[in-house]
Amino acid sequence: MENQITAHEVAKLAGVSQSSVSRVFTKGASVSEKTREKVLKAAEQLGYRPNEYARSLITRKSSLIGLVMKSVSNPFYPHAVKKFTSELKKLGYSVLLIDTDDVELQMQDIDALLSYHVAGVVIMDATASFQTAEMLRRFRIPAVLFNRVVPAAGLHSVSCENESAAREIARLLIDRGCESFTYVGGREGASTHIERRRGFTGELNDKGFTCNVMTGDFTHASGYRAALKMIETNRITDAVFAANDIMAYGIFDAFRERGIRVPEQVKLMGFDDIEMSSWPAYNLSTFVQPVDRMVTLAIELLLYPERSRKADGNVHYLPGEMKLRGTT
Amino acid sequence: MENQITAHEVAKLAGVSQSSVSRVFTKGASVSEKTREKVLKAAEQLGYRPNEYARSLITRKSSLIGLVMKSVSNPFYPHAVKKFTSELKKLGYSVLLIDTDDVELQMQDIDALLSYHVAGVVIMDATASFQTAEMLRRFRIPAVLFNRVVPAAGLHSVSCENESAAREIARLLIDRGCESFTYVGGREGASTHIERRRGFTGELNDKGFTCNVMTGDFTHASGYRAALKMIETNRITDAVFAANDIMAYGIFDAFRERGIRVPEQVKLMGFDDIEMSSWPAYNLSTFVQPVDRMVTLAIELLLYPERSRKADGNVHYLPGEMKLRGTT
DNA sequence: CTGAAAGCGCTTACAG
DNA sequence: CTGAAAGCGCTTACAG
Repeated sequence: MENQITAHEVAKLAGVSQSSVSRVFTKGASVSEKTREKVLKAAEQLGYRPNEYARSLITRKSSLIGLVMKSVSNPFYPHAVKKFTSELKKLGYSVLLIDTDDVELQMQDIDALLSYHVAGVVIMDATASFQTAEMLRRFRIPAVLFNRVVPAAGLHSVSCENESAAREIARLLIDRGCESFTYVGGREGASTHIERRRGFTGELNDKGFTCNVMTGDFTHASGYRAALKMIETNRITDAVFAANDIMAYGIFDAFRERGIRVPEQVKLMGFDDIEMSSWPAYNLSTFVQPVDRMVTLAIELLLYPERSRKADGNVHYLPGEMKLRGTT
Repeated sequence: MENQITAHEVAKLAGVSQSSVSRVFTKGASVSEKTREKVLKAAEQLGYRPNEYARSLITRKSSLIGLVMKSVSNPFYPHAVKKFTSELKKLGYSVLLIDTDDVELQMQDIDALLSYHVAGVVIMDATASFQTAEMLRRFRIPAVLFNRVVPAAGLHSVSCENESAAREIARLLIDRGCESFTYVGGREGASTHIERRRGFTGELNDKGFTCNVMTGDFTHASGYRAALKMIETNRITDAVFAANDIMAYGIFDAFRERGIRVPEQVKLMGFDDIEMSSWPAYNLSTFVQPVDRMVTLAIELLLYPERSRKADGNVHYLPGEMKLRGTT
């Protein structure tokens, strides 16, 4: 940073004022074609790039968006992050990544977001949501929740249509002739889990069926444990719906080990459609989250909130679709 | 950013000069205990945070580290990223994430790195390495390669001891009684692939064996295809070593579909030890990369290069260990 | 230890 | 369209 090329040096080489150099690099400013050419040539020659710190300081605008992630073990999130970074780049933003489990560092993470006065924050981590949301609001930094709903936060939030998706799944399993059902949920308090459970059990009840509800935490291990418990307590149902694909793999693995055949004895559905679900080891029937559209909408809500006043409340649900493979 | 609290306002409330406020927030500066208290109290009350843009501008030092990632489909990388972000946070740095496939955006990515004049860059993407490395050198931005070696780049680089690891794997398979061998490699040009192949085939040759070398690209699909080809061309060997875990899963899946039993008929080894390898569906024997130590060393090389002059050349190899599960 | 002042590299009214 | 100048919010010699 010591020997950085400044607009001044470009100006000197191009034989114009520093203001003119600046105008060439600020869109919307008017410069004559001749000046532009001279400046561009000099800039190219020197390898000039406007200093983003000076720019953000004077314009009082940040070109940084904070991405708060936590659960790296579910590929769903890294995949969404990739989509976020490339879409945001197209709009001229860079991404400040916040990605820690460490509770002690959480405060530091928020500090970073505030010190850079980021233009917006995408929160993909339910646990961070509440405290972080409070701070962001206090400092008037726009934020949006991704794949999470926290009603109290008063934030825009983008999710898949979890409830109707789960209803669709219930209907499919009924159509397949299933008569007894288990739902294996995710972490208590996670909105995705709550909505999926509500939809699944709701539809089953509407059709006159009951549902055995079990608790997991979105990990493979918790799915595995749930399945073992079904076996040990002799409550193996015709169908099992897991709140995400990863738990479904755990369930499948346990069944396979114990000789329970999927889909012949038990039909199994996951949720997310992450890459592995198409691998032959699982070949899992699941529900495809519309990740790309979720990302696009999240960005729109974050950066152009005025465009989206029409939504009822702040929660935006996007439709996905079932993807049936070998487990149903 | 319009209504940001500045040091001036804190100074006014605390009844001191703006310089004193600044001193309280710059470590190493001397302030009386009394002043510090007054300032801290006023700052707390107003929710003051030093503006990082102004700070970076005047100190000519960036607190940002660029993380260049590409392959999000291998969980190995997201996992390393998480470790990087938390370790860097402890040192007072934030992470600028660069994570795109889009070639058109690549130039923009580099621009971002340069505009923020980041304190350093970690490159985890082989294809970006060369062009990016050139630019970074030109602008004197320190960079380090992670899990990649690009000799020409003249950069520090941190990897697992791929070659000796592969030799160890060869010896294990020989000990298990295998007499014919296949290596399924990764993308041509990837140093990890090259080193692992060299070690594996080298050790086999030393012991009087040959090795069938096949080509993949680190994806599940390429492993799957390779295995099918082995079957179709009738070249099923006693042992198969895949350059990463994900390809090993693909190989396993193809074998399983075609009724070839692992490990009875074929012994299978992967590399990385990502989370899924411990799941029952694969229960894969593999080689554990020392990710945490690799990250720590990469950061040290990036930020304190003077401490590490002793290394021969710029390439740093760290030892890992075999993890034997059900496929050997 | 403390305050007044210079200056980091930009953008943007303001005159011309 | 263009240049001189002010100012964004800081840090840091420089005096005192």
